[in-house]
Amino acid sequence: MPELPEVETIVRELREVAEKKTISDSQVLTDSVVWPDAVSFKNKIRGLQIKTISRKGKFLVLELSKGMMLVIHLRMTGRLMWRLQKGRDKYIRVIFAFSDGSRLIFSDMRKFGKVWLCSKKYYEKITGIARLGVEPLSDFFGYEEFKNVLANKKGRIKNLLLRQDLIAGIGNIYADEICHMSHVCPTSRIECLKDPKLRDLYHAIRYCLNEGINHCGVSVSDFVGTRGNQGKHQHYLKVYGREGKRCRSCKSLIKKIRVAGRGTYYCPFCQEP
DNA sequence: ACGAGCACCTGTGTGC
DNA sequence: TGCACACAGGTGCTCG
Repeated sequence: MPELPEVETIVRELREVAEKKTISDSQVLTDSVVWPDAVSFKNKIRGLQIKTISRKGKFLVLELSKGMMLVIHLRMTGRLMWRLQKGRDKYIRVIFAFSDGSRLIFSDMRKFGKVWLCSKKYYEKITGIARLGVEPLSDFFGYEEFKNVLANKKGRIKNLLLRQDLIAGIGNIYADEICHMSHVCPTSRIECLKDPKLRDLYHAIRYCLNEGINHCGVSVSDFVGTRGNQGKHQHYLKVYGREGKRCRSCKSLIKKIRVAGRGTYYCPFCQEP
């Protein structure tokens, strides 16, 4: 499940291989994953050059020539592959062919992922992009900005961390890790969190996401890099997926509960409510 | 405004 | 072995 660090990993890999290349053709194998319809998608993308590759929250954003944008969201099982990976041919949804003979393959087992081809003007209106919150790793996201984002907000901390319209890019895995690092119970209410704890939470967001990027993401079930390379951050997770195992800090047993409809892991001692 | 529940999908693991 | 079912969790939607 690609979250901000996983998408950032893909962005960095793609910049190495795909930037400045020209898309000579494309093949849409599953119509429902592309926007607009498959025919105009194919017609409009032919001959366009990739100018820049970047990320917005969990969206991958490719700026193309002629004022066009290619936007990709991997959702849960989406992958971008520079080479076809073993056993994945069943799930190929879109293939981009470049003028130098190389190609980029979008595969997605569960068909939740989406690929948009649109003008710069429409790009701002894509549902999801339009209401995206602040970039947590941006230089402009200081502690004061963090407090502003949470001002007058109510609810469980984990629910708020997962809200893309507040802070962009945090998903289930990093939300649990952020809560553990800041010694906050995921079910605690944000309105009850006061200054020293709130500051811990802010620093944990930046630290956990940066560490994820430094380790090229988490490969627990589906995420791999564009060359099929595994991330390494799963070896550093403190709580996610560790139910019944000992907390690395206090040796208590990690518990699993359900919060915001998601499997949620926490240490009942370190993260006492 | 918040939270719960469903929908979108498909593979995996469990229990009977 | 076969079958039913819960679960995985990002996002958008409805409903109370």
